[in-house]
Amino acid sequence: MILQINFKSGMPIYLQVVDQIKVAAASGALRPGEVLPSIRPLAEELRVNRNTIAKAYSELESLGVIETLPGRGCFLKENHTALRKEVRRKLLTVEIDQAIVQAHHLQVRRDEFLALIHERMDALDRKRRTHEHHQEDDQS
Amino acid sequence: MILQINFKSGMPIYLQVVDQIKVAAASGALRPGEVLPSIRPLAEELRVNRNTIAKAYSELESLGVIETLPGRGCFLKENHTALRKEVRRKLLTVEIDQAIVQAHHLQVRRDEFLALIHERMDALDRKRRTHEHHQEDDQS
Amino acid sequence: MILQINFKSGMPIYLQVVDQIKVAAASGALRPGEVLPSIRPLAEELRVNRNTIAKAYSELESLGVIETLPGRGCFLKENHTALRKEVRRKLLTVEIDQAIVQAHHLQVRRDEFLALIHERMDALDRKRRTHEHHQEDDQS
Amino acid sequence: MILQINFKSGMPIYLQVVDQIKVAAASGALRPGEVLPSIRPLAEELRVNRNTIAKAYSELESLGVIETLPGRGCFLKENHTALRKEVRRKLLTVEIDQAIVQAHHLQVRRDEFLALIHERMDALDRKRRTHEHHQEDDQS
DNA sequence: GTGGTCTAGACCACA
DNA sequence: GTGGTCTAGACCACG
Repeated sequence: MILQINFKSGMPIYLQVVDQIKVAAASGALRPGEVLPSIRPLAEELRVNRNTIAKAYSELESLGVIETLPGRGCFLKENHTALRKEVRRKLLTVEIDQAIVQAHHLQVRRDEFLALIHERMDALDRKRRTHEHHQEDDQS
Repeated sequence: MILQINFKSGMPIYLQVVDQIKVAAASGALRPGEVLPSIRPLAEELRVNRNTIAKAYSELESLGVIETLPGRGCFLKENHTALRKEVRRKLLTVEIDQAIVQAHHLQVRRDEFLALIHERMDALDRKRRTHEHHQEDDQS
Repeated sequence: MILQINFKSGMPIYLQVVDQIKVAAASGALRPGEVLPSIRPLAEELRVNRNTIAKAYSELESLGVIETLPGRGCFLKENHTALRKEVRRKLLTVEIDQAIVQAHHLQVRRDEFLALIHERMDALDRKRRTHEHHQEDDQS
Repeated sequence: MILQINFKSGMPIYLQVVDQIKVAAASGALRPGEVLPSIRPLAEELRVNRNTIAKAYSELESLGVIETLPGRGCFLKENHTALRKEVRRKLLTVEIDQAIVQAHHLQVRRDEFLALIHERMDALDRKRRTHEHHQEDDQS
């Protein structure tokens, strides 16, 4: 589970968390029954107040996306149908368009833009691998 | 120029306006020097308070995208200043990271993601060329 | 008639005009039946839009302080009783206290503060004499 | 510290708060480092919206009079920076001119005006000495 | 509990 | 008609 918070977007942080978990759940990146990161470590990782994560999880629970078992953690509920491919492309297109517009706006040329994308994909891949590695450590 | 507000997204309305006007400027739908819709009529059209639009325009002005002449209206600037290169990369990185994380959550594979990016860049380019073509028509 | 507008006070300009004319009328500095400066020259002198002065005069008329005879000008109405001396001191004290507090805030010492007061009294005296002189010119 | 708002004066409420806190600071009623009343209780006491007080405090912070620590409160600064001498004279001149014009409108003669100024300065000095005395009592 | 932000309505200054 | 400001209510992030 990798979450990305944009502190300057003006969008409430707890909603950014909610949206990303909803998307991950709807597309199958998160599996039904899977456990979500617990509040305190997640808050620390994202450099955010614990209340904020708690609010996001509480929102997700009231939306029926997750289930909280007190003392055991939060788990993804079962009732999710994976989104169809076109829907997923549509959701992704929104984010891509924003990046392209921003690039044009900042007068970043096409080749430089694409290079930056590859650079970031590699960087985030490394981060994800480290992250999963730590999780394995925790489980062992 | 047509703006579309999503009242349920949780994203501040004024930021939705800012983003969409940036898109309009980047795509050529708005041309340098052109007058933007006046605050009051635009607010009515979008069913939003005047101040919300005023805040969006004020934000755009502080970003250097538009210029506002009190009593006359708001106008798209000719060429807003380029920031220092590192700052531009930093700002762009935020958007790119969001798109990559979204792709990961949607389980869109790397090659498909890159293909979608090229597709959207081409689409935006075509749109911009169309607008430039119209501009020539107007001048002739 | 000398009016003093503070553009940075945040107090509506038209209300500053109203208040000062009310005070001048109530204390007898303006005599019943006396003509007030007409809108256009006054607006020019104060570097203010004509609408703003018109609004002040209209407010004064609806308060019953002045009377507008279309085409002839605005005149002070008759029904004013001069304020008692203690009331006048009280009204003046408000302004004086503000100046003293500002002086303390700006760390201007007592002697310098008093010197500045004498300087400004002389300056405004000169201005008033010039002003009256012009009025005599106009009448002659 | 007791604040008094005049809702009918037309002067913005937040500026009335700003001025009165400046007075409290100048008169010693508020001491450097001391905490100001929190926004919400003060707003309730004055029967005013929270934002109005927040705006006053934000103005005071940008003037360098107070310091605000989010989540902790607002505090009177130790010694706010002195502006350049000409700027200070300019700011003070505005207040002095208002007092002089008011005196003129109220037909208060020059000698009486000056006497009133000395009277008010002495009054403020006495008040400040009283507060300093109380401060010593607190420390002892 | 603290301060900060977004949306909204009413009013102001100006062309 | 234009944009700008002040007040207010509801919500957010944080300690």
